Amino acid sequence: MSGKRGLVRSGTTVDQMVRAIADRIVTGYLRPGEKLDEGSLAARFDVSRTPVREALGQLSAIGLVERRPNRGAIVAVVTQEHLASMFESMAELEAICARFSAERMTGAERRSLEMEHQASARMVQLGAEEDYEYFNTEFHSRLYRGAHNTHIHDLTVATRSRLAPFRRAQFMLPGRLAKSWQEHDVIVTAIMRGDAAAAGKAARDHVSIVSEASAVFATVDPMESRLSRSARR
Amino acid sequence: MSGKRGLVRSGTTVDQMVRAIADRIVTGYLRPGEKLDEGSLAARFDVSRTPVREALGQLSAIGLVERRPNRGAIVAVVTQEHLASMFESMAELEAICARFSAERMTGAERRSLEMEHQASARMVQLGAEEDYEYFNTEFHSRLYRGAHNTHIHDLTVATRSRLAPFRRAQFMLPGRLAKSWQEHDVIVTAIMRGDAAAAGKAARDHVSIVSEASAVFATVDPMESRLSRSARR
DNA sequence: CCGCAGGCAAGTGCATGCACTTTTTGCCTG
DNA sequence: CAGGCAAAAAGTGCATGCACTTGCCTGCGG
Repeated sequence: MSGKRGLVRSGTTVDQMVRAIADRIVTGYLRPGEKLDEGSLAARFDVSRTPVREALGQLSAIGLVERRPNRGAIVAVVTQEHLASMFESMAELEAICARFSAERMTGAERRSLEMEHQASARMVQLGAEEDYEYFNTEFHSRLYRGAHNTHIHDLTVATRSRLAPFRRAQFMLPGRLAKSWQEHDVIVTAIMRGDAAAAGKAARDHVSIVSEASAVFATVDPMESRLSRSARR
Repeated sequence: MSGKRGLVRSGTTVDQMVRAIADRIVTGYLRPGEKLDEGSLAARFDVSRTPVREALGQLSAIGLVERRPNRGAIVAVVTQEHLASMFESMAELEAICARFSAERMTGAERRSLEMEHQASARMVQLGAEEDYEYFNTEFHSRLYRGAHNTHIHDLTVATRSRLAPFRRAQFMLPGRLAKSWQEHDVIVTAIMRGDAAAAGKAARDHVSIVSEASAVFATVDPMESRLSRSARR
């Protein structure tokens, strides 16, 4: 494309590309195995192939896409086995965060965790799945931050985002909302009384249950999600 | 540069660059804060700036280098705090691997772990630090693999390599070799009798000790010698 | 002497071009 | 009509070029 690129030159075209593509993968808009054509992406975002290539390189470095030399890039395909390993890791990572949170959260952190958690009960009553999902994300983020360990935080967030496409539909299962809240409650209670072991165990169990809830979709999801999502509603 | 690039066109110039640069960082040949000039690197490896840029992008994606838009890249500087968080994470990750190993290692894996461990006793007697360090790496890799969880394996290996520059001198401390062996022994024993909790604890303790042993070097190593020489005075 | 505006060199960011590799197409043969 | 194969098309990999940005340097005013 000739001439200026629309608007402000933010200086980080590549970063924008990384985020844009990652977002599409994480939200399931781009599906595992889907081909990522440099030329098309470049055209789609109105940039040259160079930043697209760099973005794909970075995404492949963090495992979101797979690159076959001379044969293009595809959205990373996760095998059933690898998916299971990620869920299991997630359970362990969350357990660590919860343990550390129980030991290290500041007074302010504890208070706001508890407050938000109590507030979320309302969403459960109303069956506000969308709102609860948003809260849920925030709740877990609080645990990750509360661990006061940036590296664990980063690993956990990264793992979580890789799992995002497979967790999407978890709250669709009947009664899952209320169950999730109760599980959170166990975690919060343990943290509030500084019981690291209990908090860790509760967090691990919580994720394990999500994992099982998601397993159903996992087998179907990769290929279907887009269709069913846009079809529904 | 004109003409062919000397050798075989392996099809993955960027990958080679990533490995080459990562290796220099991990081995400490390039030091934290050091500037990574695209032009110089390109000249040094006799390629154009494009693959160098891609490599730097990927390295920044995995956290080994830091990129400031329009201001070049530097080898990632790890703060004392972040370093501590990585060591702590490492301890937790190793604990997980050890726990899982205790539960899941196959008979063959257990046998060869034990055998190699026993063989390493000889290196301790001889004070063969270099050999022992090599064995040590292999020993830990066995634990990571023995966990039979690819994601945890990857996280652990990645974290380990980021810590590599700060662990270098650990076996220089007097008596560290023998102590390391004894700690390994506790881990191996726990694994052999399938005691996951004990294996986890032993592994965590082991890493914690390494962490303390390394802390001494960590404080001095990163910024000082090379940079300060040219900066001040 | 300090400060600082403006210009200059170095270096980054992206577009484009060309060589090469893989995939597809269309024709020919058995 | 399937199989094979060569040539075209499509797509990737890297080099090069140019527009910018940054940081330094210089020289002028305070």
